[in-house]
Order: sequence, then structure tokens, then C-alpha cells
Amino acid sequence: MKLKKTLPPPTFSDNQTLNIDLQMCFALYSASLSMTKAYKPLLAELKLTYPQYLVLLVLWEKDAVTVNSLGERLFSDSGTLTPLLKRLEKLGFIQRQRSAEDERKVIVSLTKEGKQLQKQAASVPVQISCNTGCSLAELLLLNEQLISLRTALIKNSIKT
Amino acid sequence: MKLKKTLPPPTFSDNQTLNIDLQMCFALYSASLSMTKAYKPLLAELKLTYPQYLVLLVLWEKDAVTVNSLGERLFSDSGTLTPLLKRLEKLGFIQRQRSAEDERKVIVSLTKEGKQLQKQAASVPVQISCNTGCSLAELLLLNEQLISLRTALIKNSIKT
DNA sequence: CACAATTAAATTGTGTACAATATTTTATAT
DNA sequence: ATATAAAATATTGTACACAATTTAATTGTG
Repeated sequence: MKLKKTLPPPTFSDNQTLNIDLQMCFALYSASLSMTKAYKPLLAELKLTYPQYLVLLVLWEKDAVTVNSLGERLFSDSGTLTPLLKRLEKLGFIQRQRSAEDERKVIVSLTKEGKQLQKQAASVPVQISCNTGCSLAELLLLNEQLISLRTALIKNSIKT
Repeated sequence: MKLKKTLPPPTFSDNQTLNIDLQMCFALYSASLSMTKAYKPLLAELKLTYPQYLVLLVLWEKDAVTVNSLGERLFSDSGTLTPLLKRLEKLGFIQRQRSAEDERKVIVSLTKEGKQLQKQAASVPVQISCNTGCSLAELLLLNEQLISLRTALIKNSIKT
């Protein structure tokens, strides 16, 4: 059994403990919303929302996966994914079909239209990365920092 | 008129352009959701959601402000804030009242209960910062990086 | 085999996020 | 002074995010 390693609380002077400007949490939250807004007009041309685009990113990497495995990849669950996938299906980009071997599972796969969309989508992240004003090195560093932050939060946070 | 300064697109090898793991955008998105989930059980004890907590953070800094000024501070608008503020009012933490001088404006101010909540909330960000597994220096650095990312995205992104 | 436990999705209900529109009040320009 | 524009908030409609519950299929156990 591994020991759980948590750092001691960083100490702020009392006045600043709740200062919103100093709180990385709010910076994270507002930066994430700004990012989604930045994607919106670009993805709108493909008739996609940002979460729908994320699902397609996963499928473009590996087609025909279950709802569960999509959820693990995207840190999401069926409560979010099921209605989202139904919308993607209605748009004609994916198919949802029960697995023949295990009828509990639903296999999500790309349609021809969904596959074709990948080419059009290729320029989207490039355009966004320009808007960040960050260099490639900065983007990669930030990516790693955010992934380890996410990992730590998932590991150390109590589940209700 | 200032020249708009945007960096040239970072170049990825073609195969990796759409790799979800390499996309800082997804790391940002998923880390932000993880952060909100980490806050959830702590804020639930105060009967607050994370966006409601953000509103109170602003009010604890400066009480009695308009919906607009709250929105500027939180990068949000009346479409989001109005229903949220109504819930906070129903919970008894804030008051909403039309300004006497300018009846278009709504002044949001803390109730006694809302002010008292600040003491109970003090331990929340401390607990969260432990869960991040980051040192104070790392948190401050990440905070700055995210703020400049947000600033760049707001400046450089086209609006619809 | 029977039946409880587990697993996979779907459903329900609450709370944002946000674009688009509406409403009300104030400011401005003839 | 009156129409017009602008400003501040509210409303409407769509799309998540997520906890909690439900439904259906499969697995494990006696």
C-alpha cells in the first residue's frame, strides 16, 4: 500500500487567502471558458460544439469504442455522453449500436461524414494555438502542468 | 492603431496535430472540470456551487456592486448571473435591489449570513491547494500563465 | 439452475454557459 | 420635447456537467 503524498498547505498571508486574483482555481476556470469561446466560431463552421469535437478527436484516434471507454478518455460519464452522442448521431457524424456480444454495451463509430470531417478540423487547433500567444514549448509545458494538476486533483480529492 | 501581434503557428508533425493528449486545450478543459469536482464536496457543506462561491469571493472583496461589474470580474454576463444570483438570494446570502439613482442597475450586496460565510470558507482554498500537489511557487506560476493565456485568447479570438 | 451482485447505458433533475432577444430605463440628437 | 440610440438587466432556448436513480444484461455463487 502506497503512502498518500500530499504537500503541506501553501501559506498565504491571511488577507490574501481568498483574493480571487491569486487563486489559480479561478484562473483555470476562466481560462478554460475563454478557450471554449475561442473554439466556438471555428467549430461552428463544422456544426460542432467543443465537447462534441472532443468526442470526434477520440474517435479519429480509435474508431468503434464503447461509451464507457469514451468516458474514461474524456473524464466524463454516460449522463453527459449519452445525450451528446445522440446529437452527434442526429448530425450524421457517428453511429451508436448495441454490441452483439454484450448487449449492455453501445459501440460508437464514425460515419463516412464523421471521418471526412477530420480533414476540415485539422486547421482548428493550429488556429487556436496562434490565438494563445504561446510558443510551442510553452504550450507543451502548460499541457504537462495541467495534466499533472488534473492527476493530483483526481487522486487527492475526496469523492463526496 | 496597434499592430496585432500573433505568433506563427507552432508546427506539429501531421500525425500529432489532432492528438488529444498533446492538446493543451483538453488538458485545460479537463483540469478545470477536475478542479470544480474537487471543490464540490467542500462547498456543498456551505450549500454553495463553485460559480456561486466565485460571486461571494468578489463580494467579500467589495460589497454592493452591480451585476455588470460582477460580470466583468468573473468574465460572465447577465444570462448566467441573473439566475445564479436569484439562487444565492433564495439561499439568503445576498440581496438584489434596483439602484435608486439608475433604475436599470441592480445592486448585489451581502446579507449578514453571506458575510458570516466568509469565515467558514477560509479553509476551502487551503484544502484545495493541498490536493493540487503543487507548491506555492508552482501555484503562483500556473496562475500567471493561465491569466496571460486567458488575456491572449480574449484579445485574439474572433467574436462569432 | 436460481438469484444476488455487478456492469453499462439511459434517464431525471439541478445548475451553469452563452447566444439571441426582449424589456425597461437613461442618454442623446435633432 | 420627442424620437432614437444606448445601457443594464432579464428571458428564452440549446448544450453541457454531474449526482442520483433506473433499466437491462451479464457474471458470480451457492
